Amino acid sequence: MSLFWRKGYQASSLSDLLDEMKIGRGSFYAAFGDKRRLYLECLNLFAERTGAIVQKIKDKHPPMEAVRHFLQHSLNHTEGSKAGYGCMAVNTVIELAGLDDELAMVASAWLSKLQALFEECLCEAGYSPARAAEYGAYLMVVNEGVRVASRRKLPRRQSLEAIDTALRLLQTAPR
Amino acid sequence: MSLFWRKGYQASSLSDLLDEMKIGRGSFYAAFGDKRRLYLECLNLFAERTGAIVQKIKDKHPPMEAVRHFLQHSLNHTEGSKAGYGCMAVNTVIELAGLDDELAMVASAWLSKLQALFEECLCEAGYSPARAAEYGAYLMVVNEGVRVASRRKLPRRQSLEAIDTALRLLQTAPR
DNA sequence: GCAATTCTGTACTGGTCAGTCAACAATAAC
DNA sequence: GTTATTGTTGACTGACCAGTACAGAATTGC
Repeated sequence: MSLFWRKGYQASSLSDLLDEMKIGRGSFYAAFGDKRRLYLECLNLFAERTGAIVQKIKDKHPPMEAVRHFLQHSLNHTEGSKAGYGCMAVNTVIELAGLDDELAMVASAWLSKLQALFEECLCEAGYSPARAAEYGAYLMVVNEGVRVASRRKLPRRQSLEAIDTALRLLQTAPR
Repeated sequence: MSLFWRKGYQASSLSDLLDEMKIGRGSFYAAFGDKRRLYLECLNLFAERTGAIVQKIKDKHPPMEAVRHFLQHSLNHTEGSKAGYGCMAVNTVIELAGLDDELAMVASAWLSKLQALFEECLCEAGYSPARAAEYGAYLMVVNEGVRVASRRKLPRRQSLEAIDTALRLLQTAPR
């Protein structure tokens, strides 16, 4: 999953995957079917794990602080972590839309689910359902933008500030 | 450029390019060097043309309306146009960061230039230089997000609404 | 109108790709 | 301890890739 996340689908050759996993070719095909099926599995694993992270954050913070923490998530550590990989779903949509629409749709569907989680946070923070829907879409665009920004080699300060701005502007809006 | 924009760098094979251009292999290499150099040229062409579009919009509209029109740009037409291709610079950053950092940097540099244009609009709209810088970064994140969203097969109404929301929130902010 | 040059198409190259297969090793069953 | 099952490996396949070489066509210069 790390390799696919970092290099994308096409650039991750089977040899790369085998090296990373330290298994032989036959084992790979016996265990995972083929490259595409493994990618699909990784995409679902990514969604599952990210969903778990969201839940964990929601349990520890009030709803709007949870949104902030999630947007900042994986921007904090500079070395060793997944920082700079962006979001695997965003990466998939960009790389594969028009090439493999099924995979792109799976990724897009997860983003929609994440948007619903944003909406949930907004509702819990006292926004009306209509407003929560509107601002949920807004937060999804911000999220997508932040994940793109995190693949550029910019000082992460800039992304953090943009998140601050986006949330500060939202705070002033009617609920 | 269209092909690269739509399918990305890796998925655009030389045969695809030759078919699109209706030239032979020899002519291609004589005229463009190689695939990578052509991509670089297309990236610069994209930046140049997009810059021209921004200028044209700025000449016709007051600064903040210009920003809105640019963000909506290429979301309007459903068929035949570049709608659904997203932004070639964003696509390049996502696809090639970590694989071809030079190309990714060129794309990222253009996004920074575009951010400066946003900043310019904000200054002209009466925002202080500090505020213009902050909101310029904000608008860039929104822009990146919108371009990602436009590669998903969502009703474009949703993207338009998110743009409206982002700009409405900005309007309430102190200048 | 002829010669030099530039342009164009295509057969070819070495390399890499995803995926298959059969021989072999490890484990499980009894 | 022997057999049956499962797991693993690495050589092999055909397809496609980007890039080259060269021959022939078109154009240019005079």
